[in-house]
Amino acid sequence: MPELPSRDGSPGLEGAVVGRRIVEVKVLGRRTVRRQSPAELVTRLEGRKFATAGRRGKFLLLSLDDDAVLVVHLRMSGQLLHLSGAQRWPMAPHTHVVVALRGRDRASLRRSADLREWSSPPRSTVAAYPSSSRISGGTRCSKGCRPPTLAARLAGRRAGLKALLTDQRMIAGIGSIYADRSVSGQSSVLTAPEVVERGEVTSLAKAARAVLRDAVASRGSSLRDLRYRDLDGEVGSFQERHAVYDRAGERCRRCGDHVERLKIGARAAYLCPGCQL
DNA sequence: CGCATATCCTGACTGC
DNA sequence: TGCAGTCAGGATATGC
Repeated sequence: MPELPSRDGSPGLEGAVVGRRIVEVKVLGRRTVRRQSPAELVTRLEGRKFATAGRRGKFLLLSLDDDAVLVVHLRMSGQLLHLSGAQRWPMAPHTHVVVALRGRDRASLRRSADLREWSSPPRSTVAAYPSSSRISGGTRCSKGCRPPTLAARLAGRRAGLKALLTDQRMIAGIGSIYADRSVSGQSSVLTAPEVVERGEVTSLAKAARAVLRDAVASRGSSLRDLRYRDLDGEVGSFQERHAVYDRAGERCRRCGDHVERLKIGARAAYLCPGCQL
């Protein structure tokens, strides 16, 4: 299921929207636009061109050709759909925002189903914008993946590693699945940082970096649209390499012990008693 | 402040 | 087969 906007730098999204002009924006959902009124969003977007496509943590950032940036967060079930002008576009259920683009040759449409957050703050405020959402990371995992930074951020905290790692202030982009994947060795998702040894923080940071890199790389499929990857996703070798995640009762791929499932907050967590102590 | 819990929404899945 | 119920996923408001 979803965790990270697909493709670092979002070439799929980039190819679909960068350089294209927005001719019309319709807001259909009532709770989709945040931090501003739907009318303001529409006014900011219509007539503008998309200049760049990027990402910051789990936020998609589409800069416009003026001083604004379109910020999109898909939360858990959000999805972006792209349909070219040649395609018919039956309105999918729960379509919240529709953005019509002017194409090179003819009109094409970008449709968004089930978006959970759209806003368009001025570009000058973007660095500050994610702070309201408590994002500290950059494009991929930025400073949070540096062991000293991670160690500093974990210092003094008493909650378990999973609860902490999924806080975007630790390492932007880490979600439930990637948190589980990042933890191994002497620690588990339940371990409090105070008992985590220094060397383990280093491997934690390295693991998180690797998880994000692999996750982003392994979704390079033929999809033109932008969507979160599916945990049971068809192609990706990624989920096949989970050692413990979503493998309750099965054998850990690292040590062969039986994987246990537990709940941390409202989320499932998996741990292997053999190699995660 | 830190931590836990409830809540939002939808598609997938489970059980009757 | 259809329908109701449950759950996962990310962020955040609320309560302690």
